[in-house]
Amino acid sequence: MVRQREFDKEKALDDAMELFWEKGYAATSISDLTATMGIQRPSLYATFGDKEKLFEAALRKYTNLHASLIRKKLQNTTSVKEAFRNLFEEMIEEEYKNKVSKGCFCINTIVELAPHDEKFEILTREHEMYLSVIFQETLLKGIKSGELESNLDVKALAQTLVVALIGVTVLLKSHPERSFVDKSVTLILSLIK
Amino acid sequence: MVRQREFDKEKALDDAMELFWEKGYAATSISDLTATMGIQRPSLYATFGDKEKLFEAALRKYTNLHASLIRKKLQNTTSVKEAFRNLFEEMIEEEYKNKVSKGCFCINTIVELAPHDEKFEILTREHEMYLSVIFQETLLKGIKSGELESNLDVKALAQTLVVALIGVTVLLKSHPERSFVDKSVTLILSLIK
DNA sequence: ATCATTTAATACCATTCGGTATATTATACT
DNA sequence: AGTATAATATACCGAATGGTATTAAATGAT
Repeated sequence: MVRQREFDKEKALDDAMELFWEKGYAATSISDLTATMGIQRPSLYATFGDKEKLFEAALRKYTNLHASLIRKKLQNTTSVKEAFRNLFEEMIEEEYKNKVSKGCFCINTIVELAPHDEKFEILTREHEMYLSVIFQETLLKGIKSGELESNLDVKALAQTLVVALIGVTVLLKSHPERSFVDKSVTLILSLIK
Repeated sequence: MVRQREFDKEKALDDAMELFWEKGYAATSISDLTATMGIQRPSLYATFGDKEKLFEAALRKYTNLHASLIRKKLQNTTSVKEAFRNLFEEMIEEEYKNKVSKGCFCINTIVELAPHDEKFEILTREHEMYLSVIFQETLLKGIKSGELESNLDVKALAQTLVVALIGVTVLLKSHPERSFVDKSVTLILSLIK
């Protein structure tokens, strides 16, 4: 090996992630990518393969970051109910703050690519399943601590929270009245007893 | 007027709707459209304007059909609870039946276009709001008939059902285990008391 | 200092993109 | 029957697409 790479591979991948996240797969061109990543076109192909490979790498990076972020937010407090409430509220707050709402990269990919590419169907499904496992663990902790009722159907509730999270994330992209989503989140969270 | 159009405009629009619904806006090319619609390229532009206009017309047609379909399904029974259960279950059944799951054209558009085009943000938002109104009316009927508790927060519940419908529709595109979505739908529907 | 090697940069490739100009064909009205 | 009109069909447009071949530049090892 002789000449060393001038750009930071992880930083470039981060930039690609942000762009795919915002614009989706089809609407993002290689020129868009190289401009955002600050690298030359042949460097992109040499480093990441092709457009689809780069997208997959970006999505994998996202799901890892996203899962650990969710996990962290759910650990960060003593009350499980409050933890879930904070999780939803922070997401809502975040989405109303930014001018263009990117939503969730994984959800965007479910909608755009999962039905047409089994690779992404599997990748995105496994992420959602993983989220429901994190939710289950959190709920179990709440039962053990005595905060939640012991006869709670933890699995069903965790899966419902995933469905609700997806629903809210998508709906937020159409910028509904704040009260709309607030009310439904409150009602959903009332299932955590 | 002299020579008459050889193709059926509504039929062509239907075909365009199906294609945009399945593939999204960016991934659908004019050539795809003319092939599916069975018309020539200049006929498409003469009749529908351009790609975006055609997409908008297709989406408007979809939202109208979708709203009346939902309305019809919710009217079709005596029990409101059962009506909602049927609504969700039929959608799930439908999605597992087809090889490629198209989901909901409106939801697909929220994810792909709403954040980047205010026209579609408004159009899709209004459709979701309209669905929640249909849900509200249905719930109110249930209260009047004595089936549902009179102290039910109809608005919040209707909005929650919209969120859940969106969540389930999106999640189905990743083909999760059937029990996953069944369980969460059951739990969501338990909110209708 | 030279040389092999890997990077970066420019330029280019065929193909496809959305959108039209042009020419041809078919019909309702005079 | 002839003509005006509008729909068809073919061919084409410049621009942008994803992807590379080629050249120039930079660095570690000898």
